[in-house]
Amino acid sequence: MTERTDDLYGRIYEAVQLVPQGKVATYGDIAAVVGNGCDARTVGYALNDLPKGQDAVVPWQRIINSSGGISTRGTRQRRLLEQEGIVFDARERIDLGTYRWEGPAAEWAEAHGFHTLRPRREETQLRLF
DNA sequence: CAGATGACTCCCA
DNA sequence: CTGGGAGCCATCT
Repeated sequence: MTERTDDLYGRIYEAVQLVPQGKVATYGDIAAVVGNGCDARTVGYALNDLPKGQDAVVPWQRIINSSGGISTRGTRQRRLLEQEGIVFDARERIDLGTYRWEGPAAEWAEAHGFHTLRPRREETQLRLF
């Protein structure tokens, strides 16, 4: 049996749990927070391997692709997100500029060995001038 | 170790 | 917009 002692998946699940309701994060965002050689693809792989019992505590549905769309099959993920107040546009995509998670608090990240997300000027720029 | 696979992402035509 | 291809990493054959 493939006993997974990999902290990697555990860390990924931990990072996913940081995403609050009503917000979303991309696979790449989670990978960046986890760091340590983690990759967007690895995040997707980990979530695909998420134990059934864990889906209750790990908000896997809040992880979407960099295009703002869902990568899972079916409509379950979309339905769950809409229940949280996430709005999909006509192209079935989520506005990352509005719903994208800003990352963990610097202190928390520091204490748990995670990384913070770098601000995305191009998407969240408010232009107060 | 090599090859295949996958809930990724970026680039180019 | 759609497709194809490269780069990426972890896991399984």
